[in-house]
Amino acid sequence: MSRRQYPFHVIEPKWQHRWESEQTFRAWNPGDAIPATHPFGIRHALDGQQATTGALPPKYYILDMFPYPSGAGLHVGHPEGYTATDILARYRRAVGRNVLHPMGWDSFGLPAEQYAVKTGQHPRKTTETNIANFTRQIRSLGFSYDWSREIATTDPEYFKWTQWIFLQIYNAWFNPETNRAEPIGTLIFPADCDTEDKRRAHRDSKRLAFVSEAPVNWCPELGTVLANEEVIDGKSEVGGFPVIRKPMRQWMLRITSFAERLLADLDLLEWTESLKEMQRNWIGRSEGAWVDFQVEGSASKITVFTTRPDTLFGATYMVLSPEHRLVADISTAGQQEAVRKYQATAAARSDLDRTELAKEKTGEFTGAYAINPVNGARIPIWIADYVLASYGTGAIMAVPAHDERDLEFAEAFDLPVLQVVQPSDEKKDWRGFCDEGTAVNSAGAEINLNGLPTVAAKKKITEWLEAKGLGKKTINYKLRDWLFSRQRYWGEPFPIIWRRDTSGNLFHEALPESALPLLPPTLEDYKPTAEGLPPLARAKEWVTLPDGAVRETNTMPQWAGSCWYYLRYLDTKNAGAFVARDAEAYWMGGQAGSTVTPGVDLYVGGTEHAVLHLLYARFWHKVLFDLGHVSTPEPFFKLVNQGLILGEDGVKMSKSRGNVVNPDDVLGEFGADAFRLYEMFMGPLQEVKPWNTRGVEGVYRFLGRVWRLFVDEKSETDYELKTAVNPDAESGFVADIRLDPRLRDVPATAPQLKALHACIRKVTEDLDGLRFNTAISAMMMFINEAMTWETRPVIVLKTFLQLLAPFAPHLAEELWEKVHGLVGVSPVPSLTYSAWPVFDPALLVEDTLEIAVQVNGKVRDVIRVPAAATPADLEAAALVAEKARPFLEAKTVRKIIVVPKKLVNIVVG
RNA sequence: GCGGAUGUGGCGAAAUGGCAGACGCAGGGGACUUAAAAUCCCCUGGCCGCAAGGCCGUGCGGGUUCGAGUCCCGCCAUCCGCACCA
Repeated sequence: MSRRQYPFHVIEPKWQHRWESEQTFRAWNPGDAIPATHPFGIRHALDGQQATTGALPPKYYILDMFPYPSGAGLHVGHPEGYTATDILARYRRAVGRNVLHPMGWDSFGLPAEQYAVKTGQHPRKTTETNIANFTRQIRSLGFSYDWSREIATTDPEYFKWTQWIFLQIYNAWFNPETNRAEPIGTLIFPADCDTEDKRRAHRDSKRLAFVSEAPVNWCPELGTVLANEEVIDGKSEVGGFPVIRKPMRQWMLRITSFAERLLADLDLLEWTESLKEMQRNWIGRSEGAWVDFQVEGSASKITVFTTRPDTLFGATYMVLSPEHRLVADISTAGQQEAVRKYQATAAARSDLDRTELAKEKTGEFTGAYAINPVNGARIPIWIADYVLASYGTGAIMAVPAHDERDLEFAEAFDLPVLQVVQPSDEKKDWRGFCDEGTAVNSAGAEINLNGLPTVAAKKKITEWLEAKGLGKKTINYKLRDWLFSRQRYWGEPFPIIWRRDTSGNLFHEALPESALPLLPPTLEDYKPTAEGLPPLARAKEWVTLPDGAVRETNTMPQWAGSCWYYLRYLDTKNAGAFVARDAEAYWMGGQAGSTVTPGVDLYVGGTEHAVLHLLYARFWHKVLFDLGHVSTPEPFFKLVNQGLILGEDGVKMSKSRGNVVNPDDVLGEFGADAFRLYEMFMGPLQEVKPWNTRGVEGVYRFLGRVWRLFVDEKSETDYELKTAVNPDAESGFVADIRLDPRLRDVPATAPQLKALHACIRKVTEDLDGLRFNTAISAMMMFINEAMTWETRPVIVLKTFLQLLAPFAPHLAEELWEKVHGLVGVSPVPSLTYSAWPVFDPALLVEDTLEIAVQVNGKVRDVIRVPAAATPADLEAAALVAEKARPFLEAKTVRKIIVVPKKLVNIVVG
């Protein structure tokens, strides 16, 4: 396709500059002085005034997941979500909302740091270069972001507040009584906390940010620990390097305390069911009981978690995870050696070995026995790595008859299998039956479950255990506390220092707010130290404070900055608070008694963040909510995941496959409007769909048709001749292109109005339902019809431009300007803030209708009837319908179904 | 294995239980042109038929209904999560 359909290369930069210089998309906060000339002010009668919360129109907060500015530049997947949100942002402005639509950069991250390790170039430099490139690319698409609110998580003025929020978390504890985070000052100390050191230790053990010595996922290649979520099949999510378990001192955030609320509050949200389900699975709630087993001949008790306390009589052995703290204590002298050996083997096995390859169960007998509390049975205690240290209590009671894994293990080591549940289906084998049934063989001296269905048996045994002090009903979660420290350079330093107490033990202390932002030191070398300390430890002068305290040298993970960026957008320039209260209340609050949505109205991004980012951000938000800093319990009210865009070959785009489409190339050839339109026309936003360059040409041709519907062919030919001679003055010549003489300021005919209003209706309804593809096809149909009109009334075409504007804003603006020039309206009213057209149902009413005539459900004819025809009229008309009649001959009419305005079905037999 | 989603022309797709395939791509034919590109017009699910028209057709098998792509039951396939979670 060689010839340009229309001069988008001149039009697009022109309007992008205009929007920028006029600050068209600036979103106004309560308290802002709105300039007299700003079209938002003019539309809402706020021009030249100071906006107040009450005077501003209802807010609409529409948010994109901000990108990590990688060196590779923008991918065609990025603009998919961005285009969708931009279209909706423009639509909502036209409808009359005060729209907040911001963009920023999730700019901390590993690639810039790895580049620094290799080249010595400061990550800030790399980051700035990449941001500049992303900015250029995103701006060239003509998105209506309020760029005055641009943020970068690497900006000290931003991460000052990331560190500040960390301190809020650090200075809070979770009160199980109130089920909320509370300031650490409300913590009540136990009586034995009689010294300052003891009180400090107690306090530090309760903080929402705490230090743990637990085994962590250490990735030697990356030189850092990773959160469980960042390890996939025993390899790092980033780079795919091996990960090993290693005990280290780490910062953790107590997200598990919020598990129940993170689960329950999903019900408040308009997210897709699949997304909610992913979060639910991740949180992994399961109801069950803790049961204590006494170790024979020892003071030790082993507590297990089970979801099937009703099978307690079937427990024929117990298993501890190899890392369980009691293993060494209870192992008998004869078994010590073997147990130690097994522990060493298990520790050396990666997570990958433990899961995928672990078809065969392994384990070792400790030599010890436990007493089953229900019947006093003596059962052996084993260790095995099929029991995970990190789930439940790290120990299980094994009921091989009714648990697949226990059965495998019992068969491998020849342990007894005892039936205690009878399947209701008699033919079913009870061995390995894990579903609900009826309790059997479950009677002891004090308790008898026999004959009870599983649910009742669970209830009875749990109550009995609780009464005897042997167990407790409980809820367990798969979710673990969040490992929050990384051994990296390019992240937020912790605002924490370490000192020694009177007995020489290290303890941590928060820096005062006045010390924020705490900047990372300048380094020559960004590698971890030879001893495996984080890179920050290299900066000796930075680490050691004059009074002898030392700084924390870990940094925060990349998730930290993205946990709250949507709040900073509300008030980016605020130097005194992370967000001002009135700004937060206006943009996030669901104002009482109104229909305004609480939180972000619509959040669009990829599924890759379905669990981690969204769970972490919800967690931070809840802490901030509990502490009174934000006004809603949830941050993102409605959330949509855009589907992946595949390469032309139908597989995921990747450099190695060579099927990556670069947005810059598409823009150069077809322009931003065509690119935007194509991304929306491909199919439903949420679906996975392949790229097709021919498809871009299709929507590009459509935009060409729109252009030719308006402009005079001859003046465009003149324009092309002039630019061929003098290309430097091209942009000036665009103004000389005249409109088609068929465009006239005359009243519209009825069919013209009907075409227009059908289009208004379809586009409006589809925008409300995020059905961009069908909205575009409605506009195509309108244009196809309008091309046939001898006279093109300005009023009709002008209204059409308003519908087109959210999708193809540059072209719409250019034609809007020309059309107003034609009818002599000056100054040209702002297209962005012109009121969205409203369709008139009266104009869509038909005089006659096409009615399908069915015989036995098959369409045999289509008849035209007056719209006012009654069901009886329809029936009569259908019975004489010419093409249907042969199918009625020699048959008895048994029944006639009339669907008004649609069809008549004659049932014969 | 568990959970979620999706299966419609050659392709991307569209259809409040009511004329399946709108719109676009690709393909075919025509107009314009010295010619090509661009543009404009027409055709285009499969099979049978000169035609009129008929039959079949929304992954597969059942069911509900006057009527099912759509609702119900049971399968199959693909994609995406999670996965020894007791």
